Amino acid sequence: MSTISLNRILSNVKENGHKLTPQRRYIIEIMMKNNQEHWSTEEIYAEVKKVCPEIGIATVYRTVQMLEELNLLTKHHFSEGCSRYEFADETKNHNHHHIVCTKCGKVMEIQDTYFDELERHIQDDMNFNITNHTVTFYGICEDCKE
Amino acid sequence: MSTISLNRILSNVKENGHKLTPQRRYIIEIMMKNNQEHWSTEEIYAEVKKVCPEIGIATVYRTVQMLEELNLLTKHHFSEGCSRYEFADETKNHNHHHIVCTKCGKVMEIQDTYFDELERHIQDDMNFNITNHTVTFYGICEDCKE
DNA sequence: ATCACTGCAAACTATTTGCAAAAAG
DNA sequence: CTTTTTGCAAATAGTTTGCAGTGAT
Repeated sequence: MSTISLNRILSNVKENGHKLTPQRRYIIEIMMKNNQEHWSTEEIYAEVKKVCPEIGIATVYRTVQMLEELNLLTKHHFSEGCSRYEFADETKNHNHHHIVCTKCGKVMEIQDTYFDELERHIQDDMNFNITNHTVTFYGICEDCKE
Repeated sequence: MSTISLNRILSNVKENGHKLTPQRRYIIEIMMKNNQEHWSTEEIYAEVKKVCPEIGIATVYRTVQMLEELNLLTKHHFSEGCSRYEFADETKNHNHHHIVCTKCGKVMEIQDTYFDELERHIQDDMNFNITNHTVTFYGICEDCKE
């Protein structure tokens, strides 16, 4: 699954006329390999630097931006400071729930289709004390359709 | 309703040991009076400046931060650039849906309790082309409870 | 009169951009 | 060989902070 997805990503990048540089490979591989789901740019940078010390953070920013434009990455704005990225997985996409700790900022993921009961389950099963939630839809509004 | 809430906010600020300065009054009044629901700091600043030209943007930042700590304002991270604030209304809170145009950044609000059907309704009734959605729960995680 | 609050400017953090050198195709 | 991409450093944008003066209670 991981390998299949990796190849899918890599060929998608090439097919869209982008070059496959070592830096881009490293970024994609590390983001997919590691079990941490939601990456900040700093985290990606630090991790890639271990294996490719010459990389600059601008490259990380440009790469995630490119991947987002190809709809391969999803950008999240959970809380303060920085955006976080995760690979868009079509199996779970568009039905995508997150729980965010307002104290430590940790982001956890839930994959469920129910919703009203969901909250109770999170409280009970995950021992997560929900204080608030937001549901946000992204899209193109009436005025912006040309 | 507007007046009741305004007084509620103002006394809440005082009761918590904070002083009611003209700047704070202006910020609260303007945010409540205007029909625009989701305010960026720049927008608040520009609006207050019309009636109180000497205000500094740091005061706006400090005020919304204070109001957020009192749980009077809710902070949102809809998309790029800046946070947006709206008054926490207990009647609609915790059941709070937003639609965000990814082209112009406009934020619109929906007040509904249904959810699965909701998306279809937004598409049809509001002529808003949904491309993605996120559901985010905020709270305190297991590790952070002391 | 006291202590919180303000405005200003400087500091800080996340992100973007210009550019010359490097490298992918 | 051409055109994209890179790393660096400088620029930008949003937000925070230090500080001396101001003002609410």
